[in-house]
Amino acid sequence: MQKAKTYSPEVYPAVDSRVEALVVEVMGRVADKWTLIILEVLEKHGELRFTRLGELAGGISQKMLTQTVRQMERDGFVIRTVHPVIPPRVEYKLTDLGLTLAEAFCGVWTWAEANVTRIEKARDAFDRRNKI
Amino acid sequence: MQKAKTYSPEVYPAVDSRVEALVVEVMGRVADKWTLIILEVLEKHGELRFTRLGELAGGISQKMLTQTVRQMERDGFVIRTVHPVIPPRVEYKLTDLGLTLAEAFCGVWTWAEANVTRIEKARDAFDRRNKI
DNA sequence: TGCCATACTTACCCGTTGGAAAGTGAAGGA
DNA sequence: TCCTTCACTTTCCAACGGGTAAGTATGGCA
Repeated sequence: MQKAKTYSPEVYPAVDSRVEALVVEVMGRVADKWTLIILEVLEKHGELRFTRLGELAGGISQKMLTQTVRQMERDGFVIRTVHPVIPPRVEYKLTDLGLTLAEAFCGVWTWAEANVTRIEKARDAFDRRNKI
Repeated sequence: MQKAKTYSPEVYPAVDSRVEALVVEVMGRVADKWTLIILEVLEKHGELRFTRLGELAGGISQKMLTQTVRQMERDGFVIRTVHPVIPPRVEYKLTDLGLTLAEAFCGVWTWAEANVTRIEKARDAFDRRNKI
């Protein structure tokens, strides 16, 4: 048997742990598959309507699309413009904050593009080492 | 009623969709809470043993720690060194690939730190607008 | 003969995630 | 009168995530 199965966080005397926790929470929110993709799509295409945004995101359900986009609106990443017409017309675009976030993630996207093959190779090698 | 509830991906004639899908898959894998945190911890502290890594990650369970770290090893982000002694001694450190990934995410972390308060304000404003 | 440490693995279990599908509302067209 | 459009909302349900707890292996030490 064993005493601890989940490691409790260390206490750093010099670091504000409230800010730390918030940053981690924000990272958790922001580092979400659909949030990332929608960020990308809106950065590339500018203002988009709901359905078009869903098409460009690819494979997202209506439920997740509204949910993600609403969350991003709350966090201040997108502006949602409702045109009071029928049938409804709602448009989404990035705020300045959302744009800077997209830019911050840009490096990660390019990293991913540049290193996909290296990752694939690493996986193959690992599987060969451990499968047999 | 309605025909489509999940939007199918668009076909871009000029873009290799296989690479696209892979990149998205890699992003999904990499943009995981624990992966991100472990990347951070290993970048800051260098080589670490299992238990110490867990303590520094903060709040992670043994199961998730092994799982995450094994996945990162498979993807080629960390090197796992087993010292054949008893009790076991296993050390983890970033590979060059892992280090470049950590650097790529560095921008996002600093962005998060810099913008936590703006996000909080945006949330408050949103909630005030929509709660009442 | 136990007990300890370390790095796991396995089984169980519950809460969350997220897709499928159907419902809503309001106006204009057939 | 009913259908259509668009942007949702809601309900149902299956899959997954991830925590807790317990088990494993091995040699040294008391």
